[in-house]
Amino acid sequence: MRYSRYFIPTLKEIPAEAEVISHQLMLRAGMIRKLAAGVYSILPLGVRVVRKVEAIIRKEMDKSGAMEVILPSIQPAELWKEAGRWNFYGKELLRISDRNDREFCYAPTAEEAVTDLVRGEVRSYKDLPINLYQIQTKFRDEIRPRFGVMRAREFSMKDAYSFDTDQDGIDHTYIQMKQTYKSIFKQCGLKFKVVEADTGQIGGSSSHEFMVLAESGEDTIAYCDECNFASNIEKVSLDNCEFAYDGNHLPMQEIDTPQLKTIGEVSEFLGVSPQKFFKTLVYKTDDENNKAVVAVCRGDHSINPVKLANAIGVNEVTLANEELIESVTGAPVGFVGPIGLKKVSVYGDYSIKPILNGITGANKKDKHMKNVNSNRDMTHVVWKDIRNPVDGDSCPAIGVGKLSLAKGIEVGHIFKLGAKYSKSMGATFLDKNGKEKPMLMGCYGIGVARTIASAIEQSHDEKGIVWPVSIAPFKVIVILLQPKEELVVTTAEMIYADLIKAGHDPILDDRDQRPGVKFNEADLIGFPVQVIVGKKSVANKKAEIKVRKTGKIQDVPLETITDTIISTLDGLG
RNA sequence: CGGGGCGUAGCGCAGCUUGGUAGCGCGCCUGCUUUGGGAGCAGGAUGUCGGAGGUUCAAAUCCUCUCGCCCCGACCA
Repeated sequence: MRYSRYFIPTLKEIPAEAEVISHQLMLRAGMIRKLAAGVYSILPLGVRVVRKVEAIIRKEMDKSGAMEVILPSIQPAELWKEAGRWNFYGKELLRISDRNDREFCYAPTAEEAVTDLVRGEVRSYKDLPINLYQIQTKFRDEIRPRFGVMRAREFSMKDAYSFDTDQDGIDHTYIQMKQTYKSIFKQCGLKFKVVEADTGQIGGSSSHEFMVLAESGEDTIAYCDECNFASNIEKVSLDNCEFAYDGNHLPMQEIDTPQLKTIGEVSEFLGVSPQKFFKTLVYKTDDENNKAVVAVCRGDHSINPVKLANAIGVNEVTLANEELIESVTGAPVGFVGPIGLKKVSVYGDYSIKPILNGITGANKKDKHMKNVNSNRDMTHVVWKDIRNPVDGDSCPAIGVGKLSLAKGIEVGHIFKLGAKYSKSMGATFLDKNGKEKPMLMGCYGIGVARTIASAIEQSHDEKGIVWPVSIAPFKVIVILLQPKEELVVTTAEMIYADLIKAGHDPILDDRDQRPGVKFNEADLIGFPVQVIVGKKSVANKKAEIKVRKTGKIQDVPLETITDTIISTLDGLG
């Protein structure tokens, strides 16, 4: 490919809309452009990276025995109603109607479509197991798209759906997919962790997320420094604790805390550390009455809403507004405490049990309570594990290590669905004994663009992207420095042609541009290997090979240049 | 949806408070010079000032409505 005829609109300045580094660099390197909120065009350079990631995915999926299909991206409402998700999915599901006012949606995922396909064609255990995947555009009308392609509304996802006859079968498929995913992300050059995850809205019994570690990640994961335990924070079970029976339980006492609403303020005012506080929050649940609940954790901890929802047995909880807080506790925000709350259920995190003579809101304006003891004063509390883990919590796996927290980008997610969809949609088969059974399903997703963005998040420097070789748009750029010097031109053309002959796919920067422009753009786009052909080195029958990642440049005689380029590439993996 | 902010040339921004000629940098076009890390000089093109109403002799600027976008929260590949 000749740069002069390739479409790469680079930007020198950072577009104002881009917050995270991958978004900035993808815009600047001319890979993507925005069409609407969360909707992006992918330009030629971006497409090349997409194709490389897709090729890795296809190779590994095919190797696992999965088969590629293409399911419709526009799907009829009836199918979604049958599975019970038409109403459940809410506003995230983009609904459209055709000219006859028939309802359709732009599919955010394809469990319904694939289950419909399989139930129509598969009748016997002899036809199972089967694993079907596609790489298809999805649409989720996200509440807040952000971070460029990292959380777009329209996005390409590889989604796979497996159908097995029994538990052993699905367990096996699940493990195989986990291995396949590890292999895919490894080949994409990513540093990632496989973590246990909540099954959330999709449902099912078991679930793992593939998290690329990156500061800009929207998820927090906890991992152990001693064993290989790693988990989404909402899935980390934390130890129960003992009440503080020892020690002198002082009489509970109301104290004045005028205008002091936050734990920080009260803590400073009283000279007592936040660890001695009972932090009390009011949540609204999504059950039919929108019933309110109260959750209590330690002052220096935070409540995890997913854990809380699971503990209560509802789908989700949201923080209550001031009105609801006042109606439940009789006090304004900032003075809420668990003592004396009769009308609502109060859930207490285990970690507050040992607090001796602690402090909490008095449910009266400008008042707090001191000398509060959970075993004496909170007999109405239901004890649960509802807080977020913090650095240094003990690992729940074997119990020796300590947990650390890290930010991650979820690039893949696998679920054991079981019979959830096959039951509701009648995807059954006849087993060896002629008995009808629901197929056991699993589903497995990979965000393609998100994988690319996370590679950039993980691998860049102040000059630009540093592509992992496996997914670089071009592995090699031949930079022709003086397009008017004949010897330079013929040399660069020769290297370029030799690389093609050797089965490579280089790009030749033959533009009439100043060297600085070429160097800077090559670094911005991040070609792993740059071959610099300039008149100074050509005069000595040499050219330079620069490795983007290290910045190291070596002078190489022209007679061995192609071999050296290839071995340099091999050395980079 | 709640809270905050922004829409002025392709991109980044100034101008708006206090109404009166639409500006700067980058990019783009032409010419000359330059040519190993985003060149210099000279010349040039480009704007329904997001849109619609209103106030006014006069609106980018003031008022009302509206659309779009970004950031913070709940969701997810």
